[in-house]
Amino acid sequence: MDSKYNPSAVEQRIYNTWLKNGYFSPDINSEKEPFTITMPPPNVTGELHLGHALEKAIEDALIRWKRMKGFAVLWQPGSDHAGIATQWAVELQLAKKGISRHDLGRDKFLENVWDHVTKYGGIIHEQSRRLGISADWTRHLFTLDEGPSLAVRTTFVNLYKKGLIYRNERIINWCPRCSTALSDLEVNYKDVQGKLYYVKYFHSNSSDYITVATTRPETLFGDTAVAMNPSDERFIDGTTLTVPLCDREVPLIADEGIELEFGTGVLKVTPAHDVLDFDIGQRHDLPSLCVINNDGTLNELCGKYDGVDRFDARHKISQELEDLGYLEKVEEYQHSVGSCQRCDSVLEPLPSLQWFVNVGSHEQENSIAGKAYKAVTSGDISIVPERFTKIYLNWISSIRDWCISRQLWWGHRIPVWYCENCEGLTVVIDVPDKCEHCSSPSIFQDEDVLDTWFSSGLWPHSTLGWPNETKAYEKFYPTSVLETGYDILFFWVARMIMMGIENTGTVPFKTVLLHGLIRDSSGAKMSKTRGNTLNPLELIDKYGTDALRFALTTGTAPGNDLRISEGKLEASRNFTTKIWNAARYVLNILDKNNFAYNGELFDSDYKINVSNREDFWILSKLERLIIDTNQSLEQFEIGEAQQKIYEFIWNDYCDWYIEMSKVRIAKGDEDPLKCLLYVLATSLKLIHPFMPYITEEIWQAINQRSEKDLDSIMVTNYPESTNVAIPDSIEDEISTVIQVIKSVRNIRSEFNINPKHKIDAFITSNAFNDIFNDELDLIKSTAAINEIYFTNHTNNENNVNLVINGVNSLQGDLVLMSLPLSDVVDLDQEISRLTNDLESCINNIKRLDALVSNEKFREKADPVVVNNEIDKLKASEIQRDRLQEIMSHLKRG
RNA sequence: GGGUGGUUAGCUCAGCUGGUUAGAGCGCCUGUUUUACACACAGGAGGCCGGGGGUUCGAGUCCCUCACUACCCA
Repeated sequence: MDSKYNPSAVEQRIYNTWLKNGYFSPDINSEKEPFTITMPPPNVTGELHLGHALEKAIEDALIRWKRMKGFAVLWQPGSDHAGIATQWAVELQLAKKGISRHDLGRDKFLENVWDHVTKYGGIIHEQSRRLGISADWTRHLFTLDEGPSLAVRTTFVNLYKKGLIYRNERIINWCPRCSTALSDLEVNYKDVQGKLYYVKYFHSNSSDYITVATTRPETLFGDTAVAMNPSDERFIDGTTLTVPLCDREVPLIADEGIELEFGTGVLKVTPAHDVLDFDIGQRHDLPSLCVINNDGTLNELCGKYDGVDRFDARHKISQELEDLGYLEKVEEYQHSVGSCQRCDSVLEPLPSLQWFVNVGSHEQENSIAGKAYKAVTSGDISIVPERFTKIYLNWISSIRDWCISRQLWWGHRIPVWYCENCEGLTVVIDVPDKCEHCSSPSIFQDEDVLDTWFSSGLWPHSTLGWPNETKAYEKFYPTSVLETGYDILFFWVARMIMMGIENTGTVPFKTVLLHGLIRDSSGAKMSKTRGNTLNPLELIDKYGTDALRFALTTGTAPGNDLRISEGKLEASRNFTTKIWNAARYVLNILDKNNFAYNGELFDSDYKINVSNREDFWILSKLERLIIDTNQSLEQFEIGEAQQKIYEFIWNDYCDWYIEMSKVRIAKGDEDPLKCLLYVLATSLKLIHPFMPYITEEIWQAINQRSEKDLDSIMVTNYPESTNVAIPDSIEDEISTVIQVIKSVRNIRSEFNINPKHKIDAFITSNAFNDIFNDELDLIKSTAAINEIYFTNHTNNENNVNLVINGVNSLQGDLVLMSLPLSDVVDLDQEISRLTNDLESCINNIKRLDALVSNEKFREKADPVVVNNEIDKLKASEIQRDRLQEIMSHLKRG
């Protein structure tokens, strides 16, 4: 093995081997239980960012774990056409040449988009491969591919025939820049500092007036009423008022929706330009006058303001109102304004003819929303972390019909044909040649395309072949886990649940696993405009893929945001180096001893046979690690699983077991060799789902030495509890030995003893003497001790004396230790040191005594806890007695 | 306005159903080139677990309340 692990030299080679061997594709015909994850399809022309890296690291960990556990695993990748984003990117390019999409026409423009997609498409997936992820690339699909497109058309036609898709005029969110309708979700609301204009509306037949407060005076040309709350004392039924600047007479009406406290308590009603006003208009049968064009300018109903931009017009109209004495006052006013998520333009609520999905209400059992609601409340789908369940249910219960038409060209064109000769609509899956109703050949297709999320909503079943009955669909649907960021819970996850159930009758997945957002080291969101983004590919070059993946997913809890810093990446890189060096040492020492690599050592059901306490100890720790890791992973606690493996490998295996084995090997004992290798191999398997490359590279180094071909680590079995019989007392025994070693090291450091200078030690302990005798060489070598004598020497005034309270003091027998350090210690100093020890011991006794002598504690607490505390008290009391005894000897001496 | 998180060591965060004297990484201090590893080893310092109240034998953990902070929805 090379002396340094060089990720860039091995990653590509390993990935190609995996690909070549087809390890990423499941056997559809196998009897194995399926495990499926649908990969969130990234924007086809996007680039890989850390959010993707996080998502893929989590999913690949689950995928590799389940694959090693023997499931038929499918990780289904794909790409999304990303309607607005992609179209806009191409429009921007064209705009640089001074061309608009309308100049080109639909067909020519779409050619341009396809060129763009062919050129830049799929970059993310190319980049993703560097993350080492084991998705089944042979099944990759694009939302505009034939299969998914058929699923989209089929769904539209089915829903239309069921009466769940309809076309209607409604107030929608219109983006004047993008020239399209947006769904409620594509709107960002921001608090902006605006103005509240107080405008006088005079009575038609008198000089009295009512003052109306409005943030948008430019819409007054579209006013068709003035409204008050019915309980308002100023309300007189039958009053008519004159709209300033346009001499229109409108009625004063009473409506419950008007807030008495807001502004003047009087609202001008503009049904065509406000959602609330639209509702009032419906209730009172008011006419709706649209006074703003799609490009955000005022129209011919606004007289001399015809063609003026809405914001210019606001300024000019308020000026004119003031000049003519209609403006009472203007106040500063902070309010929330909707803007386009994509281009940030202020949106214009406009009445428009659009297609909607009738999702119904969550209270209706058979509505789309109702079924999506029940899927989660019934537990068919569970959301991790659980708190998002409430957020999901809240959203579903306030959902409104979903506007699915977009005035774009890039996307799935709505499968509706209008007839020039009759009113009938032809809604069919395949392109028709005549009207379904009058058979006229003069038909034309709806100009619009569907919301991108409409097709992504079908993704878990459309990628598996639906509406066709395929083997893949049969085997892998419903999928197992849907893993994604919590920011698209509504956009995407909720829609998949709704559409999945509607189309297939079953939930699309059983578990929704949500991860958080990645922030920079100061907690700010990463964004290109902020310039604080980290490029995953550069990080891979610098630290290696495994380190990046580990840094992103360790020590984090599901759904929590996480900060990423160079420090964290360095720590992870250091861990990969640690693993590498440990493996290098182990293989090297095995080579030196001509160790015969026996193939069965790596079998999943291999039962290792050991007899030494130290070997038992590391196997016992390993056994617990295996159980804990699997348990954490079952609960999707992958951060916790990794943390435990990290601690085991670094602290237990490297810091202690390898060091222990060196002592024995130096004596010619070959027993630890097998155990070193077994624990290394098992640890590699345990951490492989998180660090796929380095584990494979080391595995292949083992494979070279093995008589049997071990294949790839990714197709080995994930470690399970082995049931090797390990004596119960082992961990306590070694813990006590470790404590003795640590105590000596502590004293050596405290008294600045040169590391090379070996000292003697006196140790006594009835219960542990045999154990110390067994571990004599270990203690001597790791604590730099020359000779150990099993006699009590604690009454020697030239010594440093210790009373060590071992982990398991059931026998009440503590370890007495005495280190002859006459050069550096004097009697007064030793007495004061022991006094400190005694003091903390006595404090501990006080605390324990209070607890144990509490009757209620003895009655109510778990007996195991009570006994534990009693034992600790006893041990501390003996420790106190011994310390006092030593001190009295020293003082007398 | 409604909702959901967060507030634990100097920094970034774990801490699952309440039960040792609250943990990790980084940083800091001291020592060490001990033949796997200085991206390391050994030792150490550092915390009224945001404030207040409550439940309990026992609270970082459960309940109430306040403060600050982030996000989501309207």
